[in-house]
Amino acid sequence: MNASKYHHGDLKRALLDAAEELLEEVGLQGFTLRACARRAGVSHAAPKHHFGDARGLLSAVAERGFGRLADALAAAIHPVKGDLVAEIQATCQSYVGFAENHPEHFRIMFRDDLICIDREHPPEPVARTFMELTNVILRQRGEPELKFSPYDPDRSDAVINDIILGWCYIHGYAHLRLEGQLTMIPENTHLAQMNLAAERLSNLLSAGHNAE
Amino acid sequence: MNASKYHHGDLKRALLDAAEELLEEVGLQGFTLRACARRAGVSHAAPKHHFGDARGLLSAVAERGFGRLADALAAAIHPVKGDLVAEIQATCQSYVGFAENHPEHFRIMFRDDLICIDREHPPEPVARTFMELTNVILRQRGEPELKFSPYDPDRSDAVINDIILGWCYIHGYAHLRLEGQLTMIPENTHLAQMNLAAERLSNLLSAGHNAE
DNA sequence: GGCTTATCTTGCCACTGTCAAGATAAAATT
DNA sequence: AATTTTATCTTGACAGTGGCAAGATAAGCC
Repeated sequence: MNASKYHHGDLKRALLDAAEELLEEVGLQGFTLRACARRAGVSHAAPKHHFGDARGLLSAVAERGFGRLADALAAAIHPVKGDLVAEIQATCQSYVGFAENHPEHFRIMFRDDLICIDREHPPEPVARTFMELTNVILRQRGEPELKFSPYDPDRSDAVINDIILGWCYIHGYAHLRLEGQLTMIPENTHLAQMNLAAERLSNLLSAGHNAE
Repeated sequence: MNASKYHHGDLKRALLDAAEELLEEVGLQGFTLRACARRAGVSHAAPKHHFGDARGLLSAVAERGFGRLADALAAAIHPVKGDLVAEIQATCQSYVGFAENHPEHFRIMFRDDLICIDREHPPEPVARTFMELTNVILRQRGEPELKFSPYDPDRSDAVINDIILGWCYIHGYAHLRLEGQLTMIPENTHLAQMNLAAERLSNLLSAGHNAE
């Protein structure tokens, strides 16, 4: 709490907070280890003990981002659970909205050259994000959803193909839009277009499965 | 030609070549303006006159990348033109293959925070890339393809929705795969999965249009 | 108390992007 | 052909960076 203390007490969290603030204010370009340290009120070499190097700090930032994305997805899907079309639309809006509201965060999360994520044993927030996305697809197929561990090696090819179609479309939309490539979409029709595409996607994924 | 000349003669091209070589060898992290200048055999401030700053050089690199992507797409699509499913599959393979073979190039091309592209009047390579992608979709719909200028403000919402579905899926697949996120796909089934998804996409896009 | 360990600081190094000023050569003008 | 103008490249400097090594401080533990 006290800034005069030699030992900060919660420097790791303070550095992460500072990093996120900096990313929002000046972007990834202006983001530096030293600026993070300054903002947290410590010396320029203080981050080393907690994060090793810049890659370590950014990896931790990315992990936080995945946690927030997973939260946003869960919150958006929950109110419409059961309505297959609305679920995909909510997932799209949430995912794309996250990229729009936290562009720098989103960029870092998908920068394999910048950060370091253990793919064998992914951090909990990463696994949770993927679980939310997978469960949306599973419900489209009328299959029981997962409670944990979305990385099931025995998943059938058909399920994987549905996951690919769903996630890749959503991510592609979010990424291309974030990087300014979807200029052919008039801004006032953007939401309608996204919802329409989501509906078509839902129809494709649920075809033949929800014959109840 | 002669390294002893004060005036290089073709420094702009030489710097771009050096930049691409550096990106391949050391990646975006190790890439610096000064390293480019060293490799081109000129002083550290020489790039300024041709590209202004680092952003200018990277933008030129990205433009080159779009040119190569457009070439690759055209070359991949041409042999199978007319076969709707094969066209989408070839487009996928070409796009994803480009990201795999030129990862750093691909990353820079879709970094709106790093480069600077005039969206009102896109450079020829950018427009050409988008034209190749748009034409694939138009042929799926049984509509005449474009010869130039894919940025048509009078395009109908239905066409735009098809473009979105197609391009976003393809780009999402390429990007997520490049950034190591598609770990649920066993590597030996990757191509089959991509082709299957492409076939399903083709069926969706061409439904009701190719009733010949 | 004394010892160990975790945490943070200080000082340093090579390196970076950018700028300003100057040097050189090519092109344009007369 | 001589001179002026312009384009191109070099040199030198500056503040800022990441990372390392060594030291300072404090907390925990016996």
